[in-house]
Amino acid sequence: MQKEKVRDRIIRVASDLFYKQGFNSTGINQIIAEADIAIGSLYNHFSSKNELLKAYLIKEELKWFSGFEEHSLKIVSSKDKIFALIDYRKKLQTSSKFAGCHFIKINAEIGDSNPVISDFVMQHKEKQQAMIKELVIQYNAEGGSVNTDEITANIRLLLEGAVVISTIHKNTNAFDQTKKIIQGLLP
Amino acid sequence: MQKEKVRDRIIRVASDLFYKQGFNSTGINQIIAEADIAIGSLYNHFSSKNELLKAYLIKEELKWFSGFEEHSLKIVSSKDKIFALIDYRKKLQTSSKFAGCHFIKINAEIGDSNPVISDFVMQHKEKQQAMIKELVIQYNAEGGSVNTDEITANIRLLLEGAVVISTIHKNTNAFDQTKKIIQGLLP
DNA sequence: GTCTATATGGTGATAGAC
DNA sequence: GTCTATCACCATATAGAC
Repeated sequence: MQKEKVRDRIIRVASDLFYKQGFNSTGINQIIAEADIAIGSLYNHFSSKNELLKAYLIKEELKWFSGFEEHSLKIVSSKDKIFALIDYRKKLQTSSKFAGCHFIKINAEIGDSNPVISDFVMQHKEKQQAMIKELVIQYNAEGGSVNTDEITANIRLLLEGAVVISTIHKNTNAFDQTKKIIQGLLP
Repeated sequence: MQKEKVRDRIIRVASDLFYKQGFNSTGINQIIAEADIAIGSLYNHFSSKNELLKAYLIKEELKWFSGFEEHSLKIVSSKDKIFALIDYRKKLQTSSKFAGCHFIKINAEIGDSNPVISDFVMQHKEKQQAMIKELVIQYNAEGGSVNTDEITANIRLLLEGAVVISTIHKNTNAFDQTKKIIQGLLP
């Protein structure tokens, strides 16, 4: 096994802290302590804490999409893939002890103080929407007959609602409920 | 007009900053500067920044419920009241320039570091749910025949999803979409 | 009750030796 | 590229005069 590079270790440690404690509550000192490096090394790899935040979000986005790809590898029908997406987000919630969506979290934390990051979050959610749209298009190609844009938007709406509610109540009821509703939307 | 009490001014200024900038990004110094008081006065009224946070959330909860009451005063039918609730949250979003839900925001910011606040948020959302349930019960009493708990949960799910999505994308599309779906749920 | 002054520790970031 | 030492600043909170 290859040794983990310093840069990767920094991102890994920082990501974990940003997600669990929040970005503003995580200090540079804590990151270098847990990554077991000197502060000079950190600033050699990242010019500011904000650059580290960007690296964190880029990595989480990659993880999100590759994670879903892996999760839905063996599934062929588009309808099953849509349900796999609900299961995927449910799994992300349980495995993180209901810590919530990385992107919604950072968006809530920065408010309107960091437009570059807000834009990144918006674009990330648009990528998710585009992915869902692909699935709905495939669903229609396989014999379904739903309004693509409308059903795409509805699935997104329900999914985001389920993630937020499950984060607050620390249970998965909202996902099961979402499945039921989407069952009704995809005849 | 009576003069605003110092305590009220502190809460008003802090609330605005907590909501717009985030709790962790708002310092005591900024609060006392904008409230135009000395730091000693602040700590005479609130023993810690966390007490100030509690006062903020309690005030926002009161405002939320009284705001909806006022918004839906003249409406009689339960179905119209449910749609008024969607409009109410849409209005809150537009008037705050899509700053999001106070309670989801603070929950995202504190993570699992402050269970008292997390609990408050959970209880607040349960109060909202109870209010929606009353409306659905009334809907059935007025001739509807829907599963009370299921429809209540669905309305909540859609509403929270709409708020989150509208916060990220800074538009109200998700609310109009939510209305359409709820139209279908309430025959 | 409100004020000023201060305590104590942490923040992000930089300089320069090795 | 990694290290130590240090910067200037800001955080929350307290003490005590008025």
